[in-house]
Amino acid sequence: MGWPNTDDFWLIGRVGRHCLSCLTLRPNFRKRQGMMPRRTKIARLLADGNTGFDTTVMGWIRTFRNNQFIALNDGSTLHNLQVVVDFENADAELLRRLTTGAAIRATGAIVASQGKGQALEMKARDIEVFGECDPEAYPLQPKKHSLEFLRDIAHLRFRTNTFGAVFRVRHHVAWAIHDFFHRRGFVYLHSPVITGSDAEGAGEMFRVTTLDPINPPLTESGEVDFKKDFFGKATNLTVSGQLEAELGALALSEVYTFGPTFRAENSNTTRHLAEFWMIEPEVAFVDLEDNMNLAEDMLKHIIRHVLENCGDDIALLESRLVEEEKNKPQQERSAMTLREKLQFCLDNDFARVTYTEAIDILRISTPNKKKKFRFPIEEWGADLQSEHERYLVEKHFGRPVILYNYPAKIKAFYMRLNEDHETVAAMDILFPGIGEIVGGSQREERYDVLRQKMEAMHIPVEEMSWYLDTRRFGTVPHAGFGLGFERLILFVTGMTNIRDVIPFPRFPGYAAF
RNA sequence: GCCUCAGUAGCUCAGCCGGUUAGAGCGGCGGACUGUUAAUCCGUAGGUCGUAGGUUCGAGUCCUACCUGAGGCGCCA
Repeated sequence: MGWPNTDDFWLIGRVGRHCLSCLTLRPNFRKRQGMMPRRTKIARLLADGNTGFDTTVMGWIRTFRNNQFIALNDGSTLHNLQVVVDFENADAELLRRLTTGAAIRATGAIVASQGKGQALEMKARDIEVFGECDPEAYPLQPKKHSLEFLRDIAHLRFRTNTFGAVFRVRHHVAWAIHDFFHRRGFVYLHSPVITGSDAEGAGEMFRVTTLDPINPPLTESGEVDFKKDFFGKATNLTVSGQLEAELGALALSEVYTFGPTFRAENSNTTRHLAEFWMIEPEVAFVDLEDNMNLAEDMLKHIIRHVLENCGDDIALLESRLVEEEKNKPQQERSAMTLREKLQFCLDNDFARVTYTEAIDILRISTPNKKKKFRFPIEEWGADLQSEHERYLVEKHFGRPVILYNYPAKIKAFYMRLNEDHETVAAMDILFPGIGEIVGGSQREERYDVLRQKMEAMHIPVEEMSWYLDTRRFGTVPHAGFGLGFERLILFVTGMTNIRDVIPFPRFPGYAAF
């Protein structure tokens, strides 16, 4: 029966002396036993490039050309395997069932391709249709669809080249993040998704309750009695794991969280979601500069990992952008391709400027003088609008920018007050096209200063006693930041709408699937 | 939440200053061809022009409201 398939080699490598039993687990044997035949992933077949052996592949038909050529995709790679059907001897009924979208198993010999466009192909000897796909009802065609249309069929969009690439890259980014922190000895901390604290200070929250919405139990004064609720108090979905991460860092030294985050803001933009994923490292015994270094190193590590491991997918996403930009006027096209942009980020230090320096740059900038800004920069202390951030990143510096030492008045209570008593040790990292991708700070570790700020900003001190305890018992300088995972995916993939880089987006008025 | 733009066949789109029977490509269906690369060729079906009003002799086209989508702004990651 010839050579064992490549998956059998893999199993030999994995299980050592069990290789003999593995060799018997070949397609025909397994089939006779009523077992699912073992398959080889298309990514491995194409990567190995070997020919002259039999194997089995499984996947979904992308196109069936000329009654003869199946382009088969199993999601392991962007590329399809060409499966050649001997149509002259094939059952007509089988050929009828080989339609775009159908799921099949194909068994046959891997040979060098006669045609151009692919090195390998499979001469199919046996084809089994797992699931037919009615071509009239199936919404995906072998053609370009709009991203908006695909968003409406998010359950099927994984089967397109673009979304296959996006979600493979998304996986690699997640992996690279864990890899980065693990190598540096960080502890992955799971902060709670349900929180009883309403002082996380990051916007509107989603309530979590099991109370009857029509007839909730009431207190004597007629308000909803949350003491009768599941947790005995009002609870919400988390808007940040930072406060809990700080507790972990003040014992484990270096921790990070990576989990879903929920914000009930009525945000309708290409860079906001109601449910998104956030990475929040928190580090003891460091200051703001260490924090900036950590963030920059992490972003570069991720970008390098993606360039090294997702070449095909990034190349596809890049050519997508090139096609898209052909419809734009010359001046709106990007100066760099996707890969050039990512490489540029690796090769150059991020610009680091204080808020005060940024205000000076903006004040004397051409758009400010010509009154092109909707919100002109007049004096120190104003919050920067996205038009200002875009000017700094895209026009003035032309690379990622870290802004730091913001006015205390426009930042959160937990950020450390600087010596000038006017600014806090906060930092935001701004990326071209996306804006704020990281927001962080050195934390206020001095008990008296923190308590004073909480009272001034009307944070319930009693309820937050557990947070203040860390400053009472062995407090240390520490710092951390939050990284918006989907915003990072936007940057790395070159996609422009955040709803297209998360499998099933949630935003105001929409929670399908 | 505010502002701007859009909604025409299953998908992507054209439809001029309001004018007579609503157009293409892809996809579907029928056939031909058989080493194709979103195969090609021939034929064919498919539309209450987002919804409801209004203006007009006449509305896909103009006006109003609503619905849906996209982009920008705010909030932020």
